[in-house]
Amino acid sequence: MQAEAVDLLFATLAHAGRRRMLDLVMAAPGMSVSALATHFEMSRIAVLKHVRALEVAELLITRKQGRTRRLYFNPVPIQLIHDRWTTKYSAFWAERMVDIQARVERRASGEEPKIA
Amino acid sequence: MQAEAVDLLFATLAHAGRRRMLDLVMAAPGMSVSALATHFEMSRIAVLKHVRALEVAELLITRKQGRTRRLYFNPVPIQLIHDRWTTKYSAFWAERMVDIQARVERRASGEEPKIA
DNA sequence: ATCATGTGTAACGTCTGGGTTACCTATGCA
DNA sequence: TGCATAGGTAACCCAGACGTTACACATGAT
Repeated sequence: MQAEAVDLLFATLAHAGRRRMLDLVMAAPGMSVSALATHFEMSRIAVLKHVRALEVAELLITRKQGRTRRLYFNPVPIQLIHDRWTTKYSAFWAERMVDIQARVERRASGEEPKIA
Repeated sequence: MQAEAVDLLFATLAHAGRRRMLDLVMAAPGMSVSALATHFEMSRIAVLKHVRALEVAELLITRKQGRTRRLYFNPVPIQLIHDRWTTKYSAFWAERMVDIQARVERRASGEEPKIA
């Protein structure tokens, strides 16, 4: 997975409304854009734009049936990013949280970083 | 964890340069901003701004020693988001990828969504 | 045919992110 | 003292994200 794809995924998920859209579509596969829009304050057009964004990031798959566009959640990109990051940070996550501060301090030899 | 915090985390991570900064600081805890900036094309000021952003998102912890600001990676926010999302999508991830298309089709009863 | 509904396009306004250059401050060191 | 270096602030520019309204098109039902 290229850096740009990761950029796109994170940027697309960095919006509470879009994440909620994923939740709603996940709960009701095949939902239409208008039905989805009823759950939000913003205009239908704004929702449509978000759907487009989610589609570009491949987080949603859409299929038009008659005059309605049916929406489906696609878990693959999140799965990929999840696997990638789990591996990347496994060295850190392997140790318990309480151990991290001590380890960083050991590495930095003489420093006292505050772990929030 | 509030939605805004998640927004902030995703938005902050949605930048290849910032993710690379995390990697670099992870590899060399206590690194200074100037040392970090040597790895990038952009100006030192731009790097500093990214460091500030990472600090606000609590992905970096900084501590000033003398005239240098020392940087440390903080894995906690990523750990939190990881746990949250693993739980959220565990129902999907429990099944193998090859099974997903069939399942979505079953749910949609009659639909033929294309899983890219 | 007609009408309501679901979708799509276009043009626009505003705000923020990400970058720059110029300049100032603070500290370590000879 | 004086200079080199690490950091910080301010003002600015540009592109893109996010939202709007107005309008057009397509289709299902009566």
